Amino acid sequence: MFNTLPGFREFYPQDCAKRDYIFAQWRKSAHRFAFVEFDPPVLESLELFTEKSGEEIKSQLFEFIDKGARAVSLRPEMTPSLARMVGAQANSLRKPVKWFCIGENYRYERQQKGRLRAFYQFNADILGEESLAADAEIIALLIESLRSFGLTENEFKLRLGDRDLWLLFLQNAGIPETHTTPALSVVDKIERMRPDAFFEMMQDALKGIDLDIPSLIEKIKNFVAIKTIEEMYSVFESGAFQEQAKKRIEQWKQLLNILSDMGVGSFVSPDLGIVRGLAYYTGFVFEAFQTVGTGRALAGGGRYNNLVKKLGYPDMPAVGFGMGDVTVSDLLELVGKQKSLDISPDICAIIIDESLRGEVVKTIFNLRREGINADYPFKPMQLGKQFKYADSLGAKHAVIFAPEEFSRGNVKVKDLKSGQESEIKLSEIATHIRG
RNA sequence: GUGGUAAUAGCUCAGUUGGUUAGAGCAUCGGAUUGUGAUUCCGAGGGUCGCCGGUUCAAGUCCGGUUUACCACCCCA
Repeated sequence: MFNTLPGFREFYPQDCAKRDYIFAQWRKSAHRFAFVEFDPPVLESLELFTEKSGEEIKSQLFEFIDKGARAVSLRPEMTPSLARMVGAQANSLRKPVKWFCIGENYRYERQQKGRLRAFYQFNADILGEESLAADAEIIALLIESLRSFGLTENEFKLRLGDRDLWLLFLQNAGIPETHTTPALSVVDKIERMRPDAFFEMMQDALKGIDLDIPSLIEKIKNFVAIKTIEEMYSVFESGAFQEQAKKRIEQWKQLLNILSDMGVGSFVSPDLGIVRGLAYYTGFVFEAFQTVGTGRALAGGGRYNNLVKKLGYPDMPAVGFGMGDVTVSDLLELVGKQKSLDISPDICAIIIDESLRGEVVKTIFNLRREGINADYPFKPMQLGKQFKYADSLGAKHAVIFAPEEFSRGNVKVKDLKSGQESEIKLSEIATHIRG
């Protein structure tokens, strides 16, 4: 006997129906926003991923040497492949590029609930557009796709942060550029660590700076806690970066205005505690959290204006997000909003007399060719059994083939939900069902 | 990669201080009802008790190892 490999999932039909419901909503939302779908290969050259994230990433990759002696890896994320595909045609693509992708990603990690070695992710990105309209469009798509599952402000929130403002703050405080990335990566972790660890780790990140570290850390702590535009202004009341900061905060106001015009403002809260751990983010960054249960992160993203160029392609501003299927599905289950894609047949035939079997098969196949989802029993069965079978399929109608009605060229069609039954012409089954 | 807990039928689980042939519900299949299901009743099949070894007259139960899952770290693109 064989088992699945650790962290890999297999989908029985019922699980598939749940998963495909999620995919269908994602796809629908993306199409509403006029994003087009792309799909890169599952297996890529190892270098594509180490180029973006460094050699250390290898320990978390499904990587190996293939039979042609190539160092390859299953994709842990979509962004490098996206950058390559867009980059390769950068000059001929209409801007802005609005692309999305739904695909399985692989990470060689010890799994936990909600974190497997194989997981699907919905990614959406806008490339070639610097304006705030692109940031707003991406944030709104993230929110609207969660809303399409019936989720509301009671169940999730989006926290909006800003690495640009952080950089101005850190520079204003006298922290040299070499120390900003380590400092931000400590800020990113603050909510995941024990309260007393922050001082220690930040001290470590700021090592070698000739400043009053304890008071600096105190200032950083206060900055992390900022949740309003007013507080942002008050931090930059003086200092060399005052003017730049003011400009940036004006952009905050604009972005929030656009989001409120889009009708998603109630989901968004400014929160400078959100910085995202990755060094390549360059501007607004955001994370969506469920506000029920464990408060887990559902999706995250932000602006990454330098990444495409870093990977060796033309300079292109970009903003995007990723959302996993496992966390979304767990949340839907938790709040009782999980659904399945409806794939149940429209009709199932009921054969009262076996002499009609040939006619039944003919009719069923005509209906299938007309776009009706139809099934029929393969062998003689008692009538009660046939109805049970039709019911267990979830068929919406039973089409009853009986000698008496059939001699008039008719069948009975029974609505299995209401129990209502009517006799109709053989040729009118499809129209009757489409109702 | 580190530590803790667990593993019994397809699924959810029971199984006493170690003691005859390991149980239930759901699901599946068959029948009661030869022109009507979702909501009836009866019956059947299905288990190397994760795997390997040890202790014992005797192991689902105790001990060691191993694999897998869950939880907490690490990490989180």
